[in-house]
Amino acid sequence: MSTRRKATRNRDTRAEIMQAALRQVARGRSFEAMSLRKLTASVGIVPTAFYRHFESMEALGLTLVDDALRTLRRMMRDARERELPTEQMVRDSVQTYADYVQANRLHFTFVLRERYGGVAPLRHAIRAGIELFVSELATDLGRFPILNTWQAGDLRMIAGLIVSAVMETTELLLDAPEDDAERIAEIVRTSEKQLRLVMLAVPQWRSSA
Amino acid sequence: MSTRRKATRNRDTRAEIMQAALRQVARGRSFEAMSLRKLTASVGIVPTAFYRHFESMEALGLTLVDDALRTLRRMMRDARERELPTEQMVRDSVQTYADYVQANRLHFTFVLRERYGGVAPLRHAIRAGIELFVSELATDLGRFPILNTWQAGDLRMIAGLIVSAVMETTELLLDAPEDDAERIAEIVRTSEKQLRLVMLAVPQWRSSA
DNA sequence: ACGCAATGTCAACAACTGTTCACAAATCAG
DNA sequence: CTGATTTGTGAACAGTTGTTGACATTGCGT
Repeated sequence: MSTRRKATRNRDTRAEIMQAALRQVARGRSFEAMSLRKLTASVGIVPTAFYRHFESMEALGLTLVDDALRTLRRMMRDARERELPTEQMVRDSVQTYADYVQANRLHFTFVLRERYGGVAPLRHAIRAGIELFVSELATDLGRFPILNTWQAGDLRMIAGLIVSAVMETTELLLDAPEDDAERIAEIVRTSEKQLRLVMLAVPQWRSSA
Repeated sequence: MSTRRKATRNRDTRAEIMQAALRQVARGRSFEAMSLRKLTASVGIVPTAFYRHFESMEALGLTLVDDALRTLRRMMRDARERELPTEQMVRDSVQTYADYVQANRLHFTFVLRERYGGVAPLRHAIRAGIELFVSELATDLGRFPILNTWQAGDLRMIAGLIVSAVMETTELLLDAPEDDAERIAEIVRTSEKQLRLVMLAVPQWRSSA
């Protein structure tokens, strides 16, 4: 008979584990330093049950990377389907991006945290994902009238600059209290300025490579 | 006579512990996930001896942050004492910076790794250090003829953009094999271009804040 | 309604963790 | 030299770690 607790756990235990892991990372613990036992405890299952869903801790990590990068790709795809360059484009893009970050805090936090510190396989997977990201942005930029005569190397250069700035902005957004609207607006404004500044330089550029 | 404080003579072991910790971080292990026992083992002392030099693991971490930030500050001070803006300034600065990074790999790696992932106190200490860094750069930029009419906020904005780009460059430099001169030169060239691009935008800028 | 696969539980394990204490060796002051 | 301070050692502690194997429960397909 069952002195045992009811265990009508459905299939979303796997999702709960992933969610719990993301939350722990968002709280400051690096994935590498995360304990399987504490993780399962925070989900409300026994340590051994973890292995019913993931082969190992590293497998969990790679799944999380996959998931988070998928989120980023979805965002980029959505952005690409939006309108062509206008006066307002920078403003719109930054605001949309900021909203997206807020709506996917855990994924963005995970990517930013594990991008540097952390286990090598995760780091490299994330690095590769962002690298792809930069390439796609470079391609997209090349479609702009003002930029379509640029060399591939220069497009990558400017894409890298933009991504750096955006990642820094992301970090600031994630660091700010979620409800401090004024602070968030300030961060968005600064990001807009940075991108506008970069755009101002474009017509002046002449490559020397 | 004790006019002087009790100056511990043999600081060798203490320095060796710090060096070993930096090396472990550079190898990929995050500071948070570092084991006191393995650390002391790699130095060749018994675990308990650690406490003769540091009160706790966190104290070690804060000391390392301090040390690394001091390295950064020294670099900035040196840079400030160099020449005034010339045509060649960007080129010189980037090359000097790249050399500095190579000469202080462990410190730069530590700062970049622990900036995001890692224990909160370390993260905040590093964050504050870089924040100060940005402020000083903004002040320095304000001394340039072209920039001395800019508002403080805009100076910070552009300083932030530059620091983002430089940090990304730093990451690339640390990631590249130390002896791959061609790859390193390529990274330096791209960084130069990014900064030159930003500088090109400056005369075009008109604030709208 | 039955059986089987999926999911979860429990007990136990060896290994490793940080930290304490009392003690030995080295180093330095006077 | 003597005596005190610094530095390092070894044994031992109470917890925690990841992982195993055998067993219990659930729920789905038939």
